[in-house]
Amino acid sequence: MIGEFEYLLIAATHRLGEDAYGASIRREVEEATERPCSIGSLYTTLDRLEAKGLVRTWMGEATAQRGGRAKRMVSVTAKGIESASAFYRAISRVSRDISWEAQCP
Amino acid sequence: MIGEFEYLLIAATHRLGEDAYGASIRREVEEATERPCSIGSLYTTLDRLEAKGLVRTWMGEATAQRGGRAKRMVSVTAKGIESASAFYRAISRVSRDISWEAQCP
DNA sequence: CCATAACCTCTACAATGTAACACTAATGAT
DNA sequence: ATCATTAGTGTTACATTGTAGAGGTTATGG
Repeated sequence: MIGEFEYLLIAATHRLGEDAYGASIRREVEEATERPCSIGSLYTTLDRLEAKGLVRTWMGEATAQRGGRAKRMVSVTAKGIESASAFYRAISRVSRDISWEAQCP
Repeated sequence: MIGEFEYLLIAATHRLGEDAYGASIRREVEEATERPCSIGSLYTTLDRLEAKGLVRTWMGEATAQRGGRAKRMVSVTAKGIESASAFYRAISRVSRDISWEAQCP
């Protein structure tokens, strides 16, 4: 089973589509979690996901922006979709009928 | 941030309410994930959650069933609810607009 | 009084999560 | 030309979580 952070990366990549690369994924994750996501965490996890065949990465072209250097593009493989799907299903299932907010024990 | 398995335990406990104890939580998790959940994993994680103050556990009375020995009852603390809530929110947010099934790349 | 059922505990190891630090390449201003 | 700045990536080391396996304890029912 994939872990939480791995899921976050895969989902963010999937959402970003053509525009998924290291830095953009990072921004997406930070937005979703509302917490900083360190650079190191991101690339290490990306490497692991690639090693497991859940994502595919390749170096893109440099853009013509100030500092616009080559990006490491990412896309989710079919196997990655399957894993993410299983993760999400498990979370959803165990969370059915639960509303986390507004509990007063 | 709590991990995936930790979330599963907290959510299952919350769902089970008064009937949450080691073995019942285990069954709930297995149902949600459709995968076996080893006994060891469960109690180790329960211990860690308790150490972090996310759940509270105590030994209950033995029931009058064959082999019905004392159960380790569990309940989620306010802090646990908060953590689980944050986890769920992050997952939901990064998953918005994604439908994992039926992708044909 | 013993086999069996329903639980819990402990130990050890593998996999994930995370931070700190170092690095490369292009632009734009001086 | 050269140098600060911007946009990106990579590496190493360690902390935290995830997971299995084997072993214990207490009760019932025969």
